[in-house]
Amino acid sequence: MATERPDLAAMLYPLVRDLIALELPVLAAHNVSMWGYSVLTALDDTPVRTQAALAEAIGADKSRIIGTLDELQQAGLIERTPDPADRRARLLSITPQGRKIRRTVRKEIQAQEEQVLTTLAPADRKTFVRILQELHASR
Amino acid sequence: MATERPDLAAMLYPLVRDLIALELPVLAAHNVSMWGYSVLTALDDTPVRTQAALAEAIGADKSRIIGTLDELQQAGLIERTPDPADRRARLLSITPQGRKIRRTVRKEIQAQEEQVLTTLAPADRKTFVRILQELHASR
DNA sequence: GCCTATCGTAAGCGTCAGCATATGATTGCG
DNA sequence: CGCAATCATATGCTGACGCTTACGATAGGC
Repeated sequence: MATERPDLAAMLYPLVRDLIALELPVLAAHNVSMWGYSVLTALDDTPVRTQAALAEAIGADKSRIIGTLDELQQAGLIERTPDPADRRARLLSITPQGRKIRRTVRKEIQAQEEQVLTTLAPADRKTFVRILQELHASR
Repeated sequence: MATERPDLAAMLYPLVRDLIALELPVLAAHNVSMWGYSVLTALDDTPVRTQAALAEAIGADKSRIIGTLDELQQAGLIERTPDPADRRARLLSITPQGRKIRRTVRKEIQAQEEQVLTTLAPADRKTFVRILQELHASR
């Protein structure tokens, strides 16, 4: 029973901090904000949805996400078409260009991430990512 | 080569979010702020130091940490004594009471944390914590 | 057909973080 | 001695976030 360890959050937070610091330059290079990237990711993984649902999915505020969507739309990375079935709602979808950018950015980000894991043994590195994926999938 | 996975940050961030949500009630129950707990932890692990160094150690702003120190001092959880060798500096130390609170809080927090990990197989749970500790130690 | 709920949008609120700057006490170098 | 550096502290700025309220358009139950 190893009670003598730092809290999970105390260990994870600096890690996330580092990761974000690595991500920012990549995002900036592609003119995408963190929220923007978050939106692209969500839309690429699970296409259509309503804005409120999208906001909740990425843990953002319904009203604060609008500016982000405006930018993305103006940049041609997403489309916002009125739902013919319910004209209150806007169907959100990622454009081919948006998909392309999202995947490029992801590739670059994941390359950066390796830096953070370099101190780990290769086996541990794989295990860590695997367990993390499980944790993430089970939310 | 499993390129098809979410970014580390995308998986870690919600996790940290959840963890913090679990921590807040515990901290509130003991009248300690997040920063305060962070300070107590740092001081308990590595006793004396100067305020600027402490601030940097916990990733806080040098000036924004002062209010936290004031509160902790007033609550009798830390001591701020002028360094006799350099009267500009204040030697920071945790009091027995502060140490007691810190350890109580940590115990309760770590109990909460288990909830987040319940979806993992027991073996994975241990492995995850172990790797995380390695990552944390190698910073 | 009405009333309530939902959706996107806009605006305002208080909070908090990071950043910069200023000041007063003190130190240490030259 | 005197000057630059260091430390704790105070303060103000800016930007982000979460939360709340309001509003117009629209749907859907009754």
